[in-house]
Amino acid sequence: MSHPPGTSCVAIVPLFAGLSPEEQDEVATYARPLRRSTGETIHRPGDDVSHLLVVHRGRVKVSHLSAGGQERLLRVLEPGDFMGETAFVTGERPDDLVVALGDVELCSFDHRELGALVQHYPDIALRMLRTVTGRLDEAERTIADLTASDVEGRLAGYLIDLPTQRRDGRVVARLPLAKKDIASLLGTTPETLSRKLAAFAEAGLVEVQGREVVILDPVRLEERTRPAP
Amino acid sequence: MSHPPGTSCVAIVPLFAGLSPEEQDEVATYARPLRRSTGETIHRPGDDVSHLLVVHRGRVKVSHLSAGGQERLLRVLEPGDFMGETAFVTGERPDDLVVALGDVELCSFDHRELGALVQHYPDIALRMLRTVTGRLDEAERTIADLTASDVEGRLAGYLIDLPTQRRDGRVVARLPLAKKDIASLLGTTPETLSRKLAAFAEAGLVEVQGREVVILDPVRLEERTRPAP
DNA sequence: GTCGCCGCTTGACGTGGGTCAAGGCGTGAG
DNA sequence: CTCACGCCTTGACCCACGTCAAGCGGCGAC
Repeated sequence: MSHPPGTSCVAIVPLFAGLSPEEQDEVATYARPLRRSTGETIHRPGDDVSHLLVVHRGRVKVSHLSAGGQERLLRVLEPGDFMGETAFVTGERPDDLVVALGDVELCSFDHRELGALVQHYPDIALRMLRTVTGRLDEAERTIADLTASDVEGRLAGYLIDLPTQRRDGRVVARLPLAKKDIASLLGTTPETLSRKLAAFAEAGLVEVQGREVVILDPVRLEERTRPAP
Repeated sequence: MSHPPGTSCVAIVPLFAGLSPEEQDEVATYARPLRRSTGETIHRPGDDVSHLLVVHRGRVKVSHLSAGGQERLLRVLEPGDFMGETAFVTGERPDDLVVALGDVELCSFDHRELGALVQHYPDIALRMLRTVTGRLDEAERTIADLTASDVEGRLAGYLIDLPTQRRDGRVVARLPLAKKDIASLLGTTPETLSRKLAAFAEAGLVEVQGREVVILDPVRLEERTRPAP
């Protein structure tokens, strides 16, 4: 009742996409807004969680802290994505670090209330299952990649999968993250990433200027994806 | 009606544990048995799948084939575990290789029929969500481990997590897989695994004889889990 | 404005572990 | 029984990449 129609988290979230507008309104009743600004941490390992968080505006990054204290970026959540499902579904405490990438608005759902909602609208569980399954597949591909390809291969794949746009007849992609974060995502270090990008540029595959990457030779880039036969 | 009571897949499977015995009987109606013997492949990348498979007896290994054609072991399924949920939930084709580790019995559920079941008993979806979420967490921990720890660290962790039993006052674990498979699971090669095990033995941490591993020094083994500070 | 911090790059170096190759051992087939 | 094949181990080699260190440019704080 207090949420302006159309701007609530609920409307845009795939999780609730199966519900009728009236049902969505009901769900919206349970949503509590949450706001964080650039660099603020939203969740820190060990915090116990009693809420499922849905990203409404902005992006957040989810990393895993390993025993050594170093950070490994796992994934970036965009509007419509959720997190904290582990705590909701099993009782487990997730040991992830979640940080706002920019100014962010989130919606928070209390576990108890969400539980009731799921009971009432089983479709929510199915949609949750769908996205978690997708994440699992992606994670398992990452695992395979980490042992099968070298850094060049993974970087090549990453660049190819980036959304691009044409400008003056050139195909240009914009890096969605700081290079150090991309390094972490690819399981390497900023130093190595820097070198590999330089090597690609040297070889005439790409052209890098800040966060803009011009894809010069998609074919040879694609070739680097697979190991030499 | 044709399944001997108590021996059907359905009874032992967590997926259906929330149902009443009568409901389980109904579910059992849809199950089709499937039998494979040692080394036979149950699913090969690219096969399209219209069934969810539940392991009833024996074990199967699930690997991911990378572009280079090499095999990376992802997980081992034991009785009660299921696979093929990706195809069921999203329409995607899983590119996994599934091979019987010994003689295996499986139960197969057609997607269409299973879909109807899930509609009728939403609890099934919730349980599926629960196990997929667990797998995701595990996969993400593996990802973090692959970049944070070295092979020794991962091996140490693997050995520690192994179920053990006491014999003559010694703590002994039995490797549940061929060493080459363990190597794949840990993201390394049989050669390196062999060397690392030898190194642990050398250091007096373990004693290896075939598939039996005597854990001599759990404390120092545990220490190797974390990187040197 | 100036300072300091942070992200990025480049260089030099050391090494973990992958690869190739060879030999031993156990097991199942014939 | 013998053979052959697959698993495991050990040795030698070498290269990709992580680490340490230094220098640079941009940006926000003050």
